[in-house]
Amino acid sequence: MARPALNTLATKDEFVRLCASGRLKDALRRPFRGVLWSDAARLFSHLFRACRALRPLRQLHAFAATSGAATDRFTANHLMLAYADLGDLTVARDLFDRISRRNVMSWNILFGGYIKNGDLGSARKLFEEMPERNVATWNAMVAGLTNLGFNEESLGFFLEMRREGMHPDEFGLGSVFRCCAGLRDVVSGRQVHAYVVRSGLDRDMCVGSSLAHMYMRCGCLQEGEAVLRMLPSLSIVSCNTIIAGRTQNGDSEGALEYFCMMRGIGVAADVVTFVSAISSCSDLAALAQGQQIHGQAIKAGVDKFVPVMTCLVHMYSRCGCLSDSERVFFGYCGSDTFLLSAMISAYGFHGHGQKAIELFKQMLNGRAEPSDVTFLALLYACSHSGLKEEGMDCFELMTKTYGLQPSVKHYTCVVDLLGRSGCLDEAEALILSMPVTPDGVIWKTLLSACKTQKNFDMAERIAKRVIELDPHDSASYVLLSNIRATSRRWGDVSEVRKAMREKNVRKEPGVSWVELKGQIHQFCTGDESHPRQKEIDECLKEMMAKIRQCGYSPNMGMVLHDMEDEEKEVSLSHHSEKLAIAFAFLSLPEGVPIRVMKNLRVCDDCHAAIKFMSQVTGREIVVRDVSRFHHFKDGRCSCRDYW
DNA sequence: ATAGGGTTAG
Repeated sequence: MARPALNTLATKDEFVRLCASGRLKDALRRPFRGVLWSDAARLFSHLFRACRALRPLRQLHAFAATSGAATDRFTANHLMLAYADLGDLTVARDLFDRISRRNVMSWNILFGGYIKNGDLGSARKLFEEMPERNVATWNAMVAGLTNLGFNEESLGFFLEMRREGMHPDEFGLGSVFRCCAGLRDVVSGRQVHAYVVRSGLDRDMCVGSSLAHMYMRCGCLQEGEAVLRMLPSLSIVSCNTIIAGRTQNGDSEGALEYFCMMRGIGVAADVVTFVSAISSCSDLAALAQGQQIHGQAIKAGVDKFVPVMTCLVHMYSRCGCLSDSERVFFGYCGSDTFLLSAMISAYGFHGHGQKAIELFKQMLNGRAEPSDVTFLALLYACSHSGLKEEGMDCFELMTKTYGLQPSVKHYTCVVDLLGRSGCLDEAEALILSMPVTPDGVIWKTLLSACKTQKNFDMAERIAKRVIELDPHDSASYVLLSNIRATSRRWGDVSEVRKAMREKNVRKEPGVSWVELKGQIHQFCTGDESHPRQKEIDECLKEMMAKIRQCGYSPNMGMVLHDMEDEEKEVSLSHHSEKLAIAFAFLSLPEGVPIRVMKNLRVCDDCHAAIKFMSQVTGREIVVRDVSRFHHFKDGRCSCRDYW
């Protein structure tokens, strides 16, 4: 673009445009030739706002001072605003003190400066001292407290504002809903909603989006969508709210549908849109769609934005493409905690504990400040790679050196870490002594460890506790019956089933991890609500047909687990999982070895099934040392009794 | 006549 000749006289509009586009020098060189001095204050205000750093602002400040404009209240207010935005509250305060006849604006600007910079103490003090407060003052207080995470206080100020007879306007209501969303307080949210409707502000785009977001955050997806449908038009924010809301409420497929619809009607996606859309691809492990959206992000020029990169790292990891996560990550040399944590998490997810630790060491060497999120990713990585010492060191570093308060999730990783390395008692002692309330997950983690360590007595004890904690959680019963089955106490297994029947607990469909074509897919067998269920069902149907064609019974198949060692374990499980695995076998790429490991209970039927799989896939399936583990009960394979 | 206060995401 050709620059205008700078020796010509500027119109005010041109001047404002130059300031807004950050071309401060050009702007400065032009207007003071022949522009009326009465306009100087207004022109300065544009200049101040255009400053992106303190240095040019100080230069301008000095210039304004020599020309006498800085004593003007209007100019001083603007100067103060510019300093406050750049975080220099000392100068802002100094300017404020020098203003002889301050107006509400002067007070509001300094107040806003304190609160935006997180100096709540000075903000409160100023708030008390203010001779006059208006709606903007209160709005700033409510928004500021919400931003700083003081949601209860924020809501309290909003109520006080109403008591003082102040009428909240469209500028402040957005923050109130944001604060209700943070508190998951749909009751207060609804009350404010009623006020919004009464005051006719419910058609404001900004109020509407935040209101809808509040409902969605509180789990009321339909109510949120209804609010957005009532708005006079679509904005990028309201579209983003729908996509994020659907993703967070478990409707990732719906989120992607909406994303595609946006393209169709020509609403341009922004960074937030891409972040949410890519997140929903992670949930669905939808690689193809994720790649496509990645491509769109490149086209839109937002693929190098840190939050987008973070989501991409996560998405590729969840889809089994660790090398693509790395490709995205290695294009970045900055120091964002979220992004680095996402890569650590990806390494952990894929069992590369050492690589996770190496990356963490980069953080310790000053690349980025580790947070609770980082430590969670790292602890997970250690527990899933069997790195007990490293994991415990990391936990100590987190609590002692960084003084971070571990959540129950952190403790669960440590319990997993201890449990997998055989320290069951230590793990139990940790749960009993930790300062946070243990949840079902942490006990179930310990129960799982009991199973792997074959400590059946402890397992019985923990299982009792877990079932007492939530008598309707089928997972605990399943785990217990698995444990009893492992020790071949079939009578006790039937007892668990009986207990489930009595308490009317329905077994949830099992969740399986399967590697397909180099990607990892998670799916719930027989779970109709699972987003990939349709696809899985189709493959299963195809598989069933083939099985029948060959004259075999359809409930033969196997489950493929990710194992600690390089090989894949094939174990027998219940009907639907067997079929899922049959599907997995069919889809495994050439060259991936299929080995049936020796610690299996395999009967003749199962041998036949393996043979059959080999026929269908045209691949060799190596069966190793199965003879020792034949296990029959009443002349039938135990797998028949298994659920 | 101007300025101050607002929504969505990792």
